Amino acid sequence: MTKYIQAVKGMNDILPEEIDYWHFLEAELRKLTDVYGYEEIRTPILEKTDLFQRSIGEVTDIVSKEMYTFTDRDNTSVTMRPEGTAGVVRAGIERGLFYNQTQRLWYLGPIFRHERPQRGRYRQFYQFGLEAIGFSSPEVEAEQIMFLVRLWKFLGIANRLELQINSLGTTECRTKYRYVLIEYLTKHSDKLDEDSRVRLNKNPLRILDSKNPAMQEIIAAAPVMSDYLNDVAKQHFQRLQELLNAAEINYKINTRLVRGLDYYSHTVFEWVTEALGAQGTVAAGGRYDILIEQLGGQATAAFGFAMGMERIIELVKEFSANLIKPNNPDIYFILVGDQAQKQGIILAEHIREHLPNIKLITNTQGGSFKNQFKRADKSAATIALILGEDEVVAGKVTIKYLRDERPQQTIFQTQLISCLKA
RNA sequence: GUGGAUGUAGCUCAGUUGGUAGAGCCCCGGAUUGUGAUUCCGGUCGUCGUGGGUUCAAAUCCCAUCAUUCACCCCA
Repeated sequence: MTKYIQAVKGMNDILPEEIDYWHFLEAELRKLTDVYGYEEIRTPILEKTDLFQRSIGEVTDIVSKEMYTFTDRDNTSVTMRPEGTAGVVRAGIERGLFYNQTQRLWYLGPIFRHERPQRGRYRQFYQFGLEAIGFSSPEVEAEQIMFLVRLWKFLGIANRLELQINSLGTTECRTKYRYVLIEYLTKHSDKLDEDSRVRLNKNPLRILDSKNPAMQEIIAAAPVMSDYLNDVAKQHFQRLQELLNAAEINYKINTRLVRGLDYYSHTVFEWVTEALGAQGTVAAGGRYDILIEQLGGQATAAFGFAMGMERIIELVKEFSANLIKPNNPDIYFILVGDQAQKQGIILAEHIREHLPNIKLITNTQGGSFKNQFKRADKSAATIALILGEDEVVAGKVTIKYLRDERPQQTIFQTQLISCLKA
């Protein structure tokens, strides 16, 4: 065997056996976005590196060590998108979509992060996301959460997921809280682990969701964000909770929920599951009112989330596989003999011409009757059409029903279309 | 990036204290000279992840490397 070339680490192939799950999920998403009045936007995978540095934040892990960044032939630094929002915002500003306008947008596509791969975590993975731009109210936040609740119900995985919400308040609240938190953590710096000490001055909020058991005590006793929210932030968060209550959506307030990206303020949320091991977060997002201005646009409120497609598909596979209808052919066309093969391929086109929705597979690789019947069975087709030497001579074709008890019949080829319609 | 586990046929795996590889599924042929999920018979398939070392002899022991996987980190 000659040496074959392996895939790049963390790059995953989606094979035909799996594709029905993707089609199923994508179809549901298209249906739902339509229902909610969100429109699709497709932006490039490659963007200037500056875009992500300015939006996601220089000190975040994503930017500092996980981006696929390289120098293009004209010496500009470019990066394969490590998340979806920055590109959408860039496009919106550049094309004037946000100028005194609101936009409800969705996107779906590959995202790249150079992490160590695990189940449900790849270096190229797919994210779906909603972005509501120009909307400042908690109502639009509730709307997107409701969108997801509806999706989970469609997918039959609602009972596997838990909604967690938190408020980071305004920039002003966060600055104040950050100061208090650093003060507290510095006082206990002897108890901090190595990671946390590094984060202390760069991104102290992230220390709060450390999983290190040794840290839990000090985290539990830490000051809480909610005590530092100003009235505006409190009211905003209160209103969201009222809406969720009215819609009878269960949620948990997780005061340690911060996000990995710098641009969030006010509401942040996450859907988590126990079913995927360490990759528990399945969809997450929040409000990013400062981002658009930060990227050179007019100050515009915005709220959005992203969802990991692979993780959702893992859940669907595990808990809702019965919802997936396999994409089986209707007819397998058995052709035995040289004349039959020649005639059959023309007859197949004739069928496709008159019955454009029928899924028909023609046997093009020869073989005995026995052999071809086996293939017909394996294809999961419901009908086998048979064209052998006898049929060719008589100008006929045989219809055999593979999945029910009807007897097979041999008819004239001219009757075939009307017979298949029935 | 850190730590653990695992790499044997297309797939799932077995391989005893080192003696140059096996099963099931799949695929192909036949029993049934034109009829498919059963049964029976036969057959194809491997540089045992890769490279090096120890040994008369390595799938088996040692080292390195690559890949997969689990956890940490991070995140969707």
